[in-house]
This record gives sequence, C-alpha cells and structure tokens, in this order.
Amino acid sequence: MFCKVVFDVPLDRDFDYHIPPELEAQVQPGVRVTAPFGPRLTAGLVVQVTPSCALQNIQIKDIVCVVDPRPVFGSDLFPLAQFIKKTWGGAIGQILFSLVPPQPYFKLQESPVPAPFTAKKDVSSFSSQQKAVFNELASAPAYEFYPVLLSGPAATGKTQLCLTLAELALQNCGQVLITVPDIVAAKDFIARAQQQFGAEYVFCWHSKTPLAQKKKYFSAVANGVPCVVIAMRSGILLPFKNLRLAVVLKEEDENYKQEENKPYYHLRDLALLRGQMHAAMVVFVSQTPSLEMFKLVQDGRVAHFQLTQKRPGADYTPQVKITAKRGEHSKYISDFLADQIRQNLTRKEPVLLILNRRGYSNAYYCLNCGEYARCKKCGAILSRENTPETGDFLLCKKCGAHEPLEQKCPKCSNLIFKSRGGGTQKIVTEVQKLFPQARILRLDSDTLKTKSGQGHEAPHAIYSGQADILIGTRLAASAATGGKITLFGVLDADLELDSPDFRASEKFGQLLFQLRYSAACVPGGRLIVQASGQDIYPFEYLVNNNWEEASRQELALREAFQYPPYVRLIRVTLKNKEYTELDKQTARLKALFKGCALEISGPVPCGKKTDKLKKEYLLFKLDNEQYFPAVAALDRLCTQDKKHPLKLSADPYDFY
DNA sequence: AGCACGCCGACT
DNA sequence: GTCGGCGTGCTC
Repeated sequence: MFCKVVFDVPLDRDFDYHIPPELEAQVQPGVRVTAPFGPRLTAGLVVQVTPSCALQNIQIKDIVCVVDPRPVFGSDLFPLAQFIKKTWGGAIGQILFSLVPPQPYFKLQESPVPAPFTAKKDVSSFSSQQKAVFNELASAPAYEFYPVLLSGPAATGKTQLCLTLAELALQNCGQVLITVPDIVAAKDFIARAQQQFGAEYVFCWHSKTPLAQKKKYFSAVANGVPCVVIAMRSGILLPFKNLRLAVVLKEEDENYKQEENKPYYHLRDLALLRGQMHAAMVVFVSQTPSLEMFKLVQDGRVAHFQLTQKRPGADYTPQVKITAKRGEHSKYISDFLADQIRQNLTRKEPVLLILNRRGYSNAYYCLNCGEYARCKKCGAILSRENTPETGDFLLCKKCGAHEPLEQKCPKCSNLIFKSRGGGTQKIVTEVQKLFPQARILRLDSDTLKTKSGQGHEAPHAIYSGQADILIGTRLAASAATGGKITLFGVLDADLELDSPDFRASEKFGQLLFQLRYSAACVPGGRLIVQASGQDIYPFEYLVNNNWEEASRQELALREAFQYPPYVRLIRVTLKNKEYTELDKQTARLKALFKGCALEISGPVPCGKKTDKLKKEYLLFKLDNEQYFPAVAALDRLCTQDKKHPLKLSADPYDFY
C-alpha cells in the first residue's frame, strides 16, 4: 500500500510514500506520520491511501512510523482546508498543519468527562424583548444550520442572551465556541464565562495559552467533551466534534481577519462554514455590524434580530453635537468642547478624547487654510514620502500616483504646506496647557504596548478616579467603555475618511456609534465630534441614532464605486532590489491577468523605504466568478515562480 | 520552509 | 591552505 503525505512547508503538493506492511492497519487519511523528507525525518499528514503508485524514476521511501492512532481532526478537516485554500490561498500542507498539531510529540490525550451541566437558564433579569428573542432562538430546531445576527446598542443584553443560549447547548452535551476579537476583550470575558458555567467547562484558547493547557483543550475538543471555548480568531480552527453553537462577539472587528501569518483567513466566513458543516447555530453579535454582515442579512443568508430595549439605569439619551475643529484658544479643541471639558472637571467626571489619526501622520496640509494636498487623479490625501534617489515627493497611497512636493494650495493658492505629525503627545501638551490642573493620561498603541503585560492601567485609573482626562487613539475607545466617562470627544473626524482603506468610513462610523452608545449608558452623557468637513460623513444618522440607515447609505456607495462586499479584492505584493525590475514585474503580472479582473490598479510602492528589498503592490478588483480562479492562479505563481516572489493577500483588511 | 551543495573572499 | 558568506535547487 501507498499513501500521499503533505508537510508543513510552502509547497503546494503532496508526496508519495510506501507503507510498510506492519503499519498498513494504522495509516489512514488524517493521521500524522513520520517520514523521511529530503535529508531529514519530518512530521507529515496522510491525505490519501492508495493501493498503487504511478511514480517512476523516483525511489519511493517508506513511512517510518505512525504518530496518531486515529485522526486528530474530524471529518471536516479536508473540506475546511480546501475552503481556506480556495478562498485565501496558501500551500495545502501549511493549511492542514494549522489545523493539526505540528509537533509529532503533541499527541491526543484522554479527556475526563465533566459532570453533566445543568443550566440555570435564569431569564428573570431579561427584558421582555430579550426574552422574546431568546425564546425564538432557543426553540430553533437542533442540528440545523442557523446563522443569526444579533445587533443592538450597549446594555441591551446581547451577550447575556448568548451566554444563556450557550448554557442550553452545554446542557445538551454540545460544544460551544465564543470568539472575542482581542486579548483585552478575552480577559474581560473569561471571568464572566467562568462565573456563568463554572471553570471546569470553560477553555481559554489564545496565543498565550501554555502548551500543556493547549494539549489538554485540543484533546478535549477533539474528544467531543462538552465545553465552552473562549477564543480569539484561531478558535475557529479547533477540531470540534459536536459544535452546537458558535458566538462571534464584536463581529465587525478587523482582528478577525488573519493577515500576518499563514494561513490567511477571515473568521466570519469560517464560522459560517463550520456552522454549516456541524449543523449548528452561529450568532454574530455587534453594536455596529459590518457591511459584509448587513449584506448577508439583506441577501437572506443570515437572520437578523435586534435588541433595542436597554437595561434600566443605562437608558439615557446622550447629547450629540458636531462642532468645528479649532477654537479661539486652541488649534485642536473647539470652544464648545473646551467648555464641556471644563464642566466635567468641576463635576469631577472623567473625559475621553479620541484622536482619530491613522496612517496619515505624514499628510501634507496648507498652513494658511488647513486644506490637505490631494491626488489629482482620485482625490485621496497625499502622503509625504522620501527615498534617497528621488528625495521628497508626495505619494497617493490609493492609486500610486506621484506628485512633486511643491504644491499650490487649491483653495487659497498659498505655497506654504507643512507635513502634519499626528500624535497624541501633541494633543496632551495642548490640553494640559488649556487645563493645567487636570490629570491627563495618554492611551495609544505605544503606551498600550508597554502595559500589555499586566493589563491596561489607563481605564482602571479613570474608573478609580486617578485621571480626569484620557487621551488616546481609537484603541482607547474600546478600552474605556463601560466606565463612568460622561464626555466623549472626537478631535478630528474628517481626516480618516480620506484613508486609502475603503472601509475607513465604516470603521469610523462604528467608532462614533459605539461612543454614542457608551454615552447613552450614563446620565448626562455627551458625544462631541469635531469635524471641518461636516458634509463628508452622514452625521445626521449619528444624531438620529440610526446605524442601520448609515450602513444602508454606505452600502449604496460601495455598490456604486464597486467595492466589497459587491466585488472582491486581492492585493498582490511583489519584491525586488530595484524599482526598475519591480515595475517590469508588475507590468508583466498586469498583462498576464488582463481580462481576468474588473480592474487592476497600481503598482503602489509600499513597505519601509529603508528596506533593502523594494515592495510594490497591485490591487485586483474582481467579481465573484473571477475571484476563485484568480486566487488559484496567483497562488500557483507564489509557489512556482521562485525567482519573483510575490505575496498574495485575498480579501485584504489592512491598507497601508 | 529547511537543508545541502557549491563557488568565491579574508582569515588562523 | 580552510572557514563561512549566501545564491540555487530539491524534497516522494
């Protein structure tokens, strides 16, 4: 007997081996084996057993030993891997090894079966609306794929509803997966889950889970032990045997797209796929659902339930106000906002100020009137770049156009432009000047990074009254919800709308609505949004508190300008030492795929200018029919054309 | 990805 | 003379 084996290498193919007669009984698809691969012994995964082998001229080697007595993953292993491959690309071996333990010494263990779980099913604190939705979902037929969007503002009991659904699934000896977008959300949620279910049923799965724990949890999940897995996005790759319920908290969070390490995938698509394969219920939870999710609801592929009735004591109507960006005494704080901050300081109520800067720290703007230098082709804000060869120039990160640094302001013809360094530190200094007596705390990715070890001090400080004003980037918004903050200020609401990221205005809207919802949970809550271009974002929806309407308008724009979810995108990044060579490569690739895409834009230079290898990317815009063949063809180029390495990013979420 | 093989430069 | 740099090529 022979078998086909894949390895954890970026080679998109399998290799044939001979099975020694004494191992024949143990070898089957899905088990790991040890086999000689090149000059060494390596862990491989059997994908197929065949009675004969067609290979000639090659000496076929023997399998050395079989690692697993039975497959480590269920029967959905290969369909799941195939789906990942066809949707986001990647070598099949690497994809499969992201689903099974890569180390051969990581073996399945026996798992103790916990005592049957008895649900408390305590719905006494539920609102009437919550009860109605709960009853509807709880009475859905078991063993039927049922994808659901559960939306509604903060304090409407979405999470509690899901936890009670999880109790039911657990009581029926089912497995539950609850995903959270990041480590902060995980920490908050784990205690809550343990309290709800008892620690013995709760498995926490994330990158920092110790290996011994991982072995235990992985085995238990594969053995079908009833449990509630609290996980970050990778939890969707666990070998569930009897998944009854998957809950995706904060569905719209961009952390759910894996882009750094292979394999690339998006949790949303995989949750739907696994729900389908397990005939399970999948609940996406969000205050501000993504447009992708809205489209699924519109197309009738996901049922939609809304919660609007708020917990008593958290049902206020916040004041929402749009103001100018600068005031009489400050370049960054409007008079109205300054006045509101002053009020909060005297009342000893904390303030959160959000600086909505992202990527455009090097935008170029007119010193006279504040107008930004824009691309003549597509209107996006240009960013100031520098290379040793060309010196300073302006680059459009959206379409890749170059412009000279000498720009005349289109509005006032002033010649003096200045690049804007956007940093929270600058705002901190400014605010400190305005309010010398205030205790100010900075919270951005820099300060978060250093504090990530022992958790987040800043929100804690503000709850315990150690700080009056918290200043941060959008990260601070999620880190500081649920506190006693009564004043929320967004300092520069129009900047981000010109980002090369077509999702920027959606994300920005989500930020604004989430702040609004937080403001609605406290008496006297206010949200003040500073913007210079008040007509750019549909602020009226924010004022009228209608995320659905804002989404509908944004969806219409996506459709009109041909962006996801109406078309699909693939970004292909190429590398070379020389830009001249690089341009030749991109041109060749463009020509090769001409007619296979709706549009191919670029090349756009990217990466750090100090890097030895220069990088450029092309952006493919494709319809649904073009998408899968394009992924397959580009994927093939990735593994075959070693001379010209390229990186494929299908359905990208990060734009630089 | 690993790992070997191989072909040039600057050291004990 | 050899140690070691990393380009190239292969893995059943």
